Amino acid sequence: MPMQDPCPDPDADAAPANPRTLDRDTRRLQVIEATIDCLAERGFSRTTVTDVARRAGISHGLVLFHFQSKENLLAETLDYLAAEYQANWQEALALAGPGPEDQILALLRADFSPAICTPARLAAWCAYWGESQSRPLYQSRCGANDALYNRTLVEICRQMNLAHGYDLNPERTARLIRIMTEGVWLDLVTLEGPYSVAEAFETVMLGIRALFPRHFMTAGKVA
Amino acid sequence: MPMQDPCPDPDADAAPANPRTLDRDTRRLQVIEATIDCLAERGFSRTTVTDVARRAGISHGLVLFHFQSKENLLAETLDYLAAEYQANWQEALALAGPGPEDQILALLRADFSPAICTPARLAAWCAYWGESQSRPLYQSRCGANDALYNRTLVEICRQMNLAHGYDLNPERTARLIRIMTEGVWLDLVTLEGPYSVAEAFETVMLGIRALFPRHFMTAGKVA
DNA sequence: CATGCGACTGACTGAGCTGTCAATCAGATA
DNA sequence: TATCTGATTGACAGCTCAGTCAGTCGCATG
Repeated sequence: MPMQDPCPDPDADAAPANPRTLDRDTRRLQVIEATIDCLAERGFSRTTVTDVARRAGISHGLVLFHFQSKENLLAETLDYLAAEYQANWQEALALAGPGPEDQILALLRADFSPAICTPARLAAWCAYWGESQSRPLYQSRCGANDALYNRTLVEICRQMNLAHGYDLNPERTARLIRIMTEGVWLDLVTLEGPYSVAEAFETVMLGIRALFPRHFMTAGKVA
Repeated sequence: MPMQDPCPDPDADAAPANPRTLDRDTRRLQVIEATIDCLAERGFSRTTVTDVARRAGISHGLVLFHFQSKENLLAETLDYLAAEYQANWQEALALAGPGPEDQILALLRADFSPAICTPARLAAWCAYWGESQSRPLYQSRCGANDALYNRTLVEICRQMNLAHGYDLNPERTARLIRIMTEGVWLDLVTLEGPYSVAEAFETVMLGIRALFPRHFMTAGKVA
């Protein structure tokens, strides 16, 4: 979403580069996006404040002026990613039909939507996962959101049982659905010759159709 | 396997600490195990050569004496993990029954066996995944082994179709099985209150039973 | 005993990184 | 124009870490 010219000057369209000074929130957003790109490209251990600053076209002092410390920059970037992810699936859920099968499909489509399922974003998530064990801070921030997603999904699976006569353990089924998505995401980042997002979505749909054999047969491609 | 007293002295059993000098291979193995523990505990970006050395009870100069560079130490540790993983599933496959359903179960059990599915090892894998995008070295080393595992699994899925009348896309099914395992592994590392390995195994088995509804109904717990 | 060899140590170096800070700059306001 | 505020820079301090190296130690062998 961000990153485009923040001061729409009708005359100077050929010079969209950074104005020397920018308002606080715009700059912060720009730095966070630069951080995501750095994490994706160089990994966690090689991302430096200077890298992020260079990518944002500003001095490294300014990054620390806005975020106080590297630690805090990384934490706020994680918060940004988590909030973006959560807003995305919650909006998709709100727009979905009333049946639990509609809601499952909406959640899955949301996970593979172009706004979320971007190489840079997947790789950034992966970078955080790789560090999470050693940093309770991140673990707890991610954990809270995961827990909400999970509770929602468990409830939907319960509804699938009630409404359509399935007999699946809701907790385990919800966990399976969630880890299928996480698994293909990891695959997309890790694999040498990664397959397409559409193929990743179809792989998860294979599992969904196997779990609920009387539904999802006509569920089309990813949004 | 490693880590125990390398010089079995019948008298001095109360002082199992490091002898001052150790033969090359024993010392290297000890350092690699220390590296795995460090990666698991502190993450990739915070693991230093001095950390590894301290954990192994030697000077950091000796670590570099045996491994030349930190880069190489991490690469060799990854090789060690990959070889261990591969040996584990290949041995399990060799001991499995002739039917493709036996082989799938053997592979899954191998992935959750106590030798492989250790908190430290899972976390170490996760640390490498988080860095992999930025390091073609690791990507290619992991990729080669993943490819072999995948080819094997695709063939087994093909056999399930032929022998038992299923009609599943073998590539996609194999990928789904693989990413289910990776997904629960990631979950075990990432989650705040992780569930048991047995529950992780059962979660994957739920997916397997859904894929192959006429098999695996009596498949018991993890080995 | 002497000699040689390989394992091992720890002080040192140089590079790179985070965080600080005084000075500068741009734009709004009076 | 003068002033004020907040964004921005870049030099600098302090520290951590990877890698080097001269020298020590323990053991085997002649």
